[in-house]
Amino acid sequence: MTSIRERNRELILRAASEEFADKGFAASKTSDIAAKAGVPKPNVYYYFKSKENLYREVLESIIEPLLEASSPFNQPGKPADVLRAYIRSKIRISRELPFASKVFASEIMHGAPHLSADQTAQLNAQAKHNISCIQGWIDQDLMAQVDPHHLLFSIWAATQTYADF
Amino acid sequence: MTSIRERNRELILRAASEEFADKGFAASKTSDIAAKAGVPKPNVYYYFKSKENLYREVLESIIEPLLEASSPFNQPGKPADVLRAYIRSKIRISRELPFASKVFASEIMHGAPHLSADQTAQLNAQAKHNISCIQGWIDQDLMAQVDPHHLLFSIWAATQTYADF
DNA sequence: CAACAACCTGACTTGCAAGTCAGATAGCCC
DNA sequence: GGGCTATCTGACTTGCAAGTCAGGTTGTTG
Repeated sequence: MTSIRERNRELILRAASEEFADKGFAASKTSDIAAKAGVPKPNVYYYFKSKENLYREVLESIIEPLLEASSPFNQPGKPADVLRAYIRSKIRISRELPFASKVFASEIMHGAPHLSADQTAQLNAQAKHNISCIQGWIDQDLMAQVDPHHLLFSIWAATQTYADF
Repeated sequence: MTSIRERNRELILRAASEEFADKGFAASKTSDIAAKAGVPKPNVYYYFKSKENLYREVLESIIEPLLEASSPFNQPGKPADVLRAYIRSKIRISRELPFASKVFASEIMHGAPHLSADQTAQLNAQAKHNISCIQGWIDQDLMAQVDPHHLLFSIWAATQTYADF
């Protein structure tokens, strides 16, 4: 079975998430990641081509769940219900993937230098959609008049900070 | 006049704030900081003994204002007034020292590995005091029953995220 | 203006972490 | 069990960024 591969990739990814979350990309050493994963350093390079690649894979692991969390906005529903579902998802992600979550926050905070243009675009598009959705509710008098940017911003800040500390 | 000293230290500190805010401690290069400040690299080492020292000075520049921002809690006053003053201060700091502010947030987020025990203690003590202050108001029925930790936490998240993005 | 200190700087040295490689070992299929 | 591939690994090489230094220049003070 080639699940040796999967098992080891998994081990390394998990160790890398923790290390990157803890110290950030630049301050993390591949040798430490290898040690934490319980494999020799060249194995890290065997399964992932480079430190940067490894980092990108950690990032990727969190992007899909994050986009998923916005799905309530893609279906019709009352504002309160949609927002509740959205916040619940965000918090769940923070709980279930605390390390990747933190890595993602750091990445965004530093201008997303490692995200592909495609991923950036996808995340931006979703954010834009969420905002216009909220604006629609406000225009229809379905919810209080708040700046949608500020609302999403506050939710993001709270759930994210919740994950970080 | 030895204000050559002050002027250059100032230049370097400003450049360092931006660089550290942008890339984080580990990913920042002293040569880049020097270039951004418009001085040769050894000058950075002439005025600040090491990269770490320079980083610490950037951190220190934000700690005093932050402690200052909590001063409303140290005087008697109505909850709404105290909190308003507090939030105002936090936002002002984010505006006036955006780079140092961001550096500080990153530092905290990664477990404050560069802060002295003394500074950590000071910040913790102030936080504890603010929390017990809020708890006092709640006990006297002067404000709604919310978890003081969560309240301060939300304020922190919002003002901080506000600075970061 | 002399002498002393503060400041500046190009050209080094050094150490450390990323990344490589040659060869060993283990799993798998016939 | 023989041959093939996947996996593993200790011991390297390499590059880059931190930090140094010797000797210059500029300011300052009597």
